Amino acid sequence: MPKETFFNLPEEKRQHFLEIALAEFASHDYANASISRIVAQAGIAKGSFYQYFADKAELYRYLLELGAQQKAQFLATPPPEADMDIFAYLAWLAQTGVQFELAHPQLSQIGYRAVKSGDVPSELMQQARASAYTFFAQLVAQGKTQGSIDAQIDEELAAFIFHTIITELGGYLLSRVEENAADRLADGRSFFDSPAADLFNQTIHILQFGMGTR
Amino acid sequence: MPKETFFNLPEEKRQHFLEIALAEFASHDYANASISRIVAQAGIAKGSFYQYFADKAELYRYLLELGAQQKAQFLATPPPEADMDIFAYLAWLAQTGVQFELAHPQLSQIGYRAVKSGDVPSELMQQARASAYTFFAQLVAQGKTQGSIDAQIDEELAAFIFHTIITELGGYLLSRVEENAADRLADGRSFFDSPAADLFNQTIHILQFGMGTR
DNA sequence: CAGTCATATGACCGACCGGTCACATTCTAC
DNA sequence: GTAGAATGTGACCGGTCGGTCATATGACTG
Repeated sequence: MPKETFFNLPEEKRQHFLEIALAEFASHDYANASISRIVAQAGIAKGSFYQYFADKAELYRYLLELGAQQKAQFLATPPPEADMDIFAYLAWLAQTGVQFELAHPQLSQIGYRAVKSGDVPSELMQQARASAYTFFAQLVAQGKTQGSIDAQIDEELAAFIFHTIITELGGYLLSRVEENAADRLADGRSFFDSPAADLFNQTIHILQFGMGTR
Repeated sequence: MPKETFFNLPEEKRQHFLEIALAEFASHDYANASISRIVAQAGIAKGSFYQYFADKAELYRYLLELGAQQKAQFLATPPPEADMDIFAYLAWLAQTGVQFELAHPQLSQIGYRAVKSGDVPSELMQQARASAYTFFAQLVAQGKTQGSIDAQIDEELAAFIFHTIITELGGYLLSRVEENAADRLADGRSFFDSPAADLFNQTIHILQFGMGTR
């Protein structure tokens, strides 16, 4: 947690600093993100930074936490229908996740990096990854009781597949559809009216029914 | 390519150096891998290193190239049956890939890091990634003509899914089965006599038939 | 032997890093 | 006003980095 001094800062200055710090950690991994660059760009003295944060790691943890909060909030706001089919829910989840990526590309970047690389093997990240797996495992268990997922499927394995595909799908789809970035940010929905929407549904369809001929 | 001086080195010394360099790049990402540490550990002077390689990037590229060669050779040696079913071939591919990971964990680590993180966005890596995608896309096309893959499936999307799952599956399975590392290295087959073998088949089965109830 | 050439060496360079600290400035309360 | 606390500042520290270079070593030539 940042020091009290940081929260005593004028809202505007604090936000400005956070934006710059976020950009730095989004465009460099932990080791290469530079406090010196951040303070230079934010127009504050290096000493001041250390009156806000104990060290580099604290700033990093704080940014991750902010990102997790924002994403959780994003995924919670329009709660999906209660007794949705599990694959429909999965589709909704993936779709909303991509919308979050579009709305907050930097937050997504830093989160992705944190989960992917063992750069910062803090207990925090292991915990985050584990909870993501648990979440998907519960989803699969629920799908089984619903009867929409084959009871013979290994739950953890299915959770791994869901997690992996959903995590990577957004980046892949974005790399495939060359839409104007400004357009995308202007309205998340436009992305799903594009050819990408079909690819989305196809991915879920594959997880549900496979690629094999039937 | 290393300088000629490097290849004039006694075989033993060159191998020793490569082992140490490999360990360094396997345990640190590109930015944090240290030439100073490598030369200290290898017992050579820093200046000597720069008589072998033009710079850090050249060593890195060389290690990647060596790794790619070894993996290609590994995957080529026991060529699978010619007219294998596409999913059977996929299973063989994933299995053999994991065996390679077990046999050369450091090479796998450095390759994985290179593909995953945008750390070194050299044209070399983009090319490697693209060719991997192309490979899987061709596999899917072949599966379609074979009749084992649904003709309506988007080929590139299927390639993405294959590539993603296969890339991540090894690490996941290894994290699930807590086998003695020495045992694993001693005999690659033992891994597939373990519970992991079932998870393997299940993964391929899911890609072929999906998780949904039928 | 001398001359030459490939190779080995490690002190050294400039750059950058995260983090500190003595001091300057500003704010608050009396 | 003025005392004192809170906050801001940037030169500075020790350390590490990738990379250089003058010099030493030793092997091969004639």
